[in-house]
This record gives sequence, structure tokens and C-alpha cells, in this order.
Amino acid sequence: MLIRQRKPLNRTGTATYEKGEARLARILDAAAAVFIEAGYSGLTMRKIAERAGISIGNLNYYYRVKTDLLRDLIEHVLNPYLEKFHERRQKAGRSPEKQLEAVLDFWIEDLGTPETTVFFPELWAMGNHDPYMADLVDDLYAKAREPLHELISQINPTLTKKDTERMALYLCASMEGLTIFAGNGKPWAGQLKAMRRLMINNFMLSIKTAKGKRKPKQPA
Amino acid sequence: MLIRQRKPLNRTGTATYEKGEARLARILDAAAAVFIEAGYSGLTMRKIAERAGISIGNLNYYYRVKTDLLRDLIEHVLNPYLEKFHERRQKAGRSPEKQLEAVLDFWIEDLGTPETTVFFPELWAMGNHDPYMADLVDDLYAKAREPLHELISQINPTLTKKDTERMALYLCASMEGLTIFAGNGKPWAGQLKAMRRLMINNFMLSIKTAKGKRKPKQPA
DNA sequence: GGCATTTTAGGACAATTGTCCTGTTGAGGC
DNA sequence: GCCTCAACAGGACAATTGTCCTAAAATGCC
Repeated sequence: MLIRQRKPLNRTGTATYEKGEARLARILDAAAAVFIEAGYSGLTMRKIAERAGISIGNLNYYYRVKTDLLRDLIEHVLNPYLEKFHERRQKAGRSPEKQLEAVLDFWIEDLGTPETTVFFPELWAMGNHDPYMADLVDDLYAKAREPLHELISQINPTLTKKDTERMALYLCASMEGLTIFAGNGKPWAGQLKAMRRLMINNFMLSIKTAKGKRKPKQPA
Repeated sequence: MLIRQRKPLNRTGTATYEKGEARLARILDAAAAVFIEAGYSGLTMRKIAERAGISIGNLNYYYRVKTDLLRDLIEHVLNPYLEKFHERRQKAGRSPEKQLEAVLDFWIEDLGTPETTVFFPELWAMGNHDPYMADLVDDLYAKAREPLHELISQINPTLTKKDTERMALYLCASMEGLTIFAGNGKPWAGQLKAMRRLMINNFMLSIKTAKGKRKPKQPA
């Protein structure tokens, strides 16, 4: 009897030639499109393969297991966010107020895109049943809030670290919550700009009027 | 040959005797438990049946199609919310400030329960791909915001109707967004109370300092 | 050009799913 | 007591799913 030989088995999600590399990227693009269109429950290997214009067998060659594909897909979609955030802030000038406004502005504006509107609620839901997803989302938001910490504490130096973190979480939660109501295709989508003005104004007010217990550093 | 007789076919989700009525309720309880535990993608007829302690056949007797069950499940879970909101407000005394605080207080407190933490993100995600769910969620939130409209406009009568609605949406979005971060089992769950204080304070500040264009009604 | 390895396609499998069908039990009305 | 129908169980079905296997085709390297 023949001993069943195991597949040569390169790691999933990797390619050696350029062709494979390109295909890999198109697979993730296709997966993202299907995900946005049909949600996580509608994300099947066959739909992804069809969207990418390849066979199921070929898709399985690149990704033996679906969870690996999902993992790469999430990273493929999430990575650009932090980069864009950072980039936006740099262009906003020196005043911390202006910088914070620029970050928030971009953040809220982004809620209106179909990708964000669909993708994030799905991630939140998945995070409730999948610890890996929960960690991933938490990490992302933690990183996204970092610039807020810095800027908030510059605008109001009397705030303690904890107060600053809570304030940042407040902003973050408020904006993310807006996705549900004013995201792409939502009933309040037309008022996204008005809501953005309203929110940012109130955020600024909240930050400036907050009374912290920390003594401001005396300037050197 | 015998003409295949169609099943007598009472509408799904209904029962005639008391026993059936009770079973129906326990089916929805079981469905809710499974939903919270495994999410929508993990909600299968067999799991529901097992949880309810009945056979698949019997479950199918009450619900021929899964979508009907899902529909009833959502209502079964959502209905209590609005009732509790209304009830809470009545007990809060006469001052609009106190009433609003009571409503917001309860709202945010409720985010910490496992049901709300799990259920709503799932609904948001489903709403992106199912128009029926989208309508259902929108209706719920519209009704939940009604008391906010009334109270906000009492606290700051200079606000136009549109301004009031936007302000209410702002509060609503902020609180719902907090679910993702400080809901049950989330990393900030321990700070839910602190966040509640922070948010409500800032909400009150925002409402009172907002400058509206409406002339206040002269008292009769 | 020949060869090894990557890339591709298509079929096949077991598991899971929603739904249906048949038959049995038990309660309620006459 | 009988008879009708609600309430129930269990098996069965087709469809869908993730995953695997085999073999052909394409590609890069010598």
C-alpha cells in the first residue's frame, strides 16, 4: 500500500513568482468586494474564486483554509487606515487644535465610504464571538486613538492621563457610532457634513472646558 | 394515485393551545440564547431546537422557514427596550434635565448587558445587507430618540427642529458607539460608569451652549 | 530546449444546512 | 368514549459549504 504523500505545502497566503504575488493581491481584492457586498455570512470560497476569476481549486492552492484568507483580508483592508490617519495629520499645520480637527474631519468623512460603513460593523459583530477578531479591532482602535491622546493633552494640559484617555475614547466612540446612522446608504447619510460640524464643535468644547487635576507643566 | 395533500398550515409563529403558546415563547428564548452565544452566522435551526429541548421536526412545525423565526426573534428581543425607556423616564420627576439624565443613564447602563452588547452590533451588520433589518433598526432608533427630542427642546428652546434632531442623533450615536468599547466583556467595560458620567456631562453642556436660531416661545 | 516547480482547473468528498414528509402521541370538544 | 387536530419525533432530501486530490498547463532556470 502506498503511503499517502502530503502536499508540498508552502505556507498559505504566500507566492513565489510575480504571477502568484499578483494573483494573491487580486484574491484579497475579490474577497473584500464579496465581503462588502454580502457580509461575513455571505463570504464563501466559491464566491471569492468567481469574483477573482479563478477556480476553487486554484483559490485553495493559495489558501488551504478559509480562516487564513480571512486573516489576510482583514489586514489587507485595515492597514491603509492608520497610514492615512497619520498622513492627514502631518499636513494639518502645527496648532494642536488644527491638527485634531484635521484628524477628526478625516475620520468622520471616512465613515461615509461604503467600505467603512459595511466593514466595521461586521468586524464589531465578529469580535463578539471570535477573540482573534476582538484583539485585532482593539489594537486598531488603540492605535487610532494615540494621536488623539497627544493632541487632547496639548489642548488641555490640566487633564490627567486617564482623563485624556477617556476623552479620546469618548470622541472615538461617538464617531464610530455615527457610522450606523450616517454611513453610506444610511438614512442620515445626507447630513454627514452637518453632523461632522456639530460633533467636532462639541468635542472641542468638551476638551477645553474639562477640568483636570493635573498641574500644568511649567515651560522650560 | 393519491393527490398529495398539503399540510394544514397554520401561519408560522402561531399556536392554538396554551401548550403551543408556551413552547413558542421558549423557542424564541432559545433562539435568543443561541444568537447571543454564536451570533447570526451560528444561529441554526438545529441549535435552536436542541436549546429548546425539542426536535427539528417540531421546531419546523412552529416555523416552516427560518426567516420567520428570525423576524419573531428580533421583535421578541427589541420590544422590551422601548417600554423600559418610557417607564424609566416617568419615574424621573418633572425637570427636563433630570428626565433626560435618567433616560441617558439607563441607556448607557444597558450597554453593559450581554444581550445588548452582542445583539445590536449583529443587527447593524445585518442591516447592511438586509433592507428589512435596516428598516427595523431605523424604526427602533427613531422611536428611541423621540423622548430625546422633546427633552432637548425643553432644555434649550432656541433650537430649531432640525438642530434638535441632530443633537439627539449625536447623543444616540455616541452612546451606541460606546457599546463597541465598553460593552459587556469589552476592554473598557470596567470604565462604563466613568464614561457614562463623562458623556452625560458633555451632552448637557452641548445642549445648553448650542445656539439656535429659533425665537423662544413667549410664555402664555 | 529540457526540467523542476509553480500555478491552474475540475472533480470529489464529508459535513452542515434549511426544509419537507410520514407517522405517532396526546389533548379538547362533542 | 370517540374523533379531530394540534403537538411532536425522526428520518430523508437537495443544496451549499470547506477542504482535498489528481492531473494538466504555465513559468522560470540551466
